[in-house]
Amino acid sequence: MASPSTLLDVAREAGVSPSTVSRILNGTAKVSDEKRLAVMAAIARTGFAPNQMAQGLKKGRSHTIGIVVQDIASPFFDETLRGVDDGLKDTGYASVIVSGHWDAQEEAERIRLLLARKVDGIILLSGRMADEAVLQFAQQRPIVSTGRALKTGHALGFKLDNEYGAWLAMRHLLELGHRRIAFVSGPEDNVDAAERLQGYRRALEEAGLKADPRLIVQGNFHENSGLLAASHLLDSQQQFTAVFAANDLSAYGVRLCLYRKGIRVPDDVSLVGFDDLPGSAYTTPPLTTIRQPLYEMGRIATHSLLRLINGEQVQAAIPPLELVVRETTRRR
Amino acid sequence: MASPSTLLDVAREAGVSPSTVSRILNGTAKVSDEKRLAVMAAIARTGFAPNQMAQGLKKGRSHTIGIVVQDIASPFFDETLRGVDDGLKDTGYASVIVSGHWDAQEEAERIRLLLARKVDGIILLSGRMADEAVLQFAQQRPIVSTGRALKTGHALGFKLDNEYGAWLAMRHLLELGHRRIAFVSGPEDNVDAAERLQGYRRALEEAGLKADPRLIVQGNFHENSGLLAASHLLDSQQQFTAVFAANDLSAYGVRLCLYRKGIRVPDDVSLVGFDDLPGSAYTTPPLTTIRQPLYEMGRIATHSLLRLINGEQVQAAIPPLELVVRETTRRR
DNA sequence: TCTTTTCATGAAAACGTTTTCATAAGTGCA
DNA sequence: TGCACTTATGAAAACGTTTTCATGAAAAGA
Repeated sequence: MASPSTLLDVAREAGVSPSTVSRILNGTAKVSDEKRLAVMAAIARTGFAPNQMAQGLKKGRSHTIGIVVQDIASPFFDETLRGVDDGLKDTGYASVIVSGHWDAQEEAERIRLLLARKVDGIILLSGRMADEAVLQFAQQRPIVSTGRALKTGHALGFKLDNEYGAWLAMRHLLELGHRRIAFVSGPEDNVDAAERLQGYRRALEEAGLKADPRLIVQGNFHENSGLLAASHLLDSQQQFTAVFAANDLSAYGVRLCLYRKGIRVPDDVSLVGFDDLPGSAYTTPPLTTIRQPLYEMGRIATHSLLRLINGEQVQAAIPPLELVVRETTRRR
Repeated sequence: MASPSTLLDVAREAGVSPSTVSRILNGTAKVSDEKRLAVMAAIARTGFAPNQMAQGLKKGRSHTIGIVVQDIASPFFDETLRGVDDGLKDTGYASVIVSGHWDAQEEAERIRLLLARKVDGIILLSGRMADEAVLQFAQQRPIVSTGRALKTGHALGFKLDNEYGAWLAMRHLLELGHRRIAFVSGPEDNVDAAERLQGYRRALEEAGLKADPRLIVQGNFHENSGLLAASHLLDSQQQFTAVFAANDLSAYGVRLCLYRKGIRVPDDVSLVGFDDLPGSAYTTPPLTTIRQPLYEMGRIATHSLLRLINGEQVQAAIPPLELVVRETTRRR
């Protein structure tokens, strides 16, 4: 494994001092054309590329940001990551991605690891960590987080209005004439999930209906829980003409259960999800859902973090949630 | 932003030399219990964590590996990344993930960037780069790649038998009595895609059938191309009782087109995909497909890379492709 | 008891950069 | 021609670790 050439090698090769090479590389001071040419040639000859560890050590900047997701392999985080990736493009920054696995403990642990790696900043996607803990970490490095309302000099949070989103979905269903609408919730300890349930309740209330607890069944945001929930609903003989799932993944599960029981969507039952994952445009039939601006959040979070890192002011707004009507809902 | 404490701070705080602190941290030499305790206490008090840039610079090890995917937000790469993540668990390694966006140029560029970052090794997932280029880079750092047959001291590749996988899928369809089987191919310049087409042809041949070029339509591995392909097939009045899509994503597209035209799956037409993405167990109906051991490849690639990095011998085998029969195929 | 060996520890050099500081050469002005 | 300034460049220190080397004290061998 041939050890790569160093700046010193280049300097020797070009017959100048290391300082000069550095100056040329960083454009930090004027240097004669003669030497510049010699150095350029030497760099080309040796294939030199600056050692980023040394650079980082000296400059106190790693040009790396840390990203904490909760699940590396989830379409939900994927879209946001794509936004982050695009946001980082041509900035000279790279990202190290770690997963908190939806566990506050592990989340904190990962952040500590990132900090030890001297990342210049952190993007935290969702998670279960308390806001205070986030602020604590933010004293070391700037942090921007999704799913929290935060705003200090070093920490910034973007929070979508889950309650409103759920309300949008419900209003759609109600306008189509549905009255008995089942709800497949998310994990109990998840705030997004709680807010969506809240929106479900409010919409019902506003329509002069009252929520039937037998129509609300606990899920966990995964496909399988949607399947189980629908199955439970059907087995317990509840009457309903629509189901609203707290996220797209569980809507997929509901859909499958319905299919298995020979219940047609949307003919017999309407279905709406939440998230608008890329796959939701290609389910059979395509899923009516609430679009979260996942990609945009990734981009915006990244831009904001970069500004924070450079000590600049940030003020960013994210697009609102919106209903996207596809083919799983129908007038009753 | 409070500057974090250094090893020197700890040493001063504990009244010992930096060397001693380092020795305790790394367990690299025996030190008296008295000093050990003092140092531990000082570490706890100061909240010291070693600066990984300094460590990396000194040790010549960044404890970071680079991962090159082609699409950050694809379920295909997701599963493999999950395997990598699990494989890295408790190894002290972190990974920086970059995307080549299916472009050989960009791929090489990303790898150069990773190398400048002094990653200890690279995992390359698919891609369009020539094998020679990979070997070239492998002279600087060990590389393990999926989708290539490679084996040198510093480079290792795992290749799945796409041709066999396609053959498996086709045999299944043929055994069910299907004779006119359409094929939605992948991108022309993708070797995996070419091999799958080859498997399609071979199976037909072995069954004494000859491939009808009108039943083979070009796709690009995305949902939309599946939709288009099926639409084209239908519009051109071809007779067929089954379609084999070169990957699950395009199978989803085919499925949607069929649904729109009122063609039932599997009653009217059978459908099989390739990949077994996580979502494929929850399509309506669940998709019969060829399972790629994506997760396992990630794990194995990671283990192998770590061994390569440590200068150890590697010999690893990956599980074979297998047919998973779900509910989109039926005897004709 | 005296020498030899082992052992714990500190001092200092090193990793590959950037940056401060010093300096010699070049410029302008009288 | 001499003086004060710029200006380009090199020497050396610094970033925060690890590791080699040296050293004094303790343990072992005689």
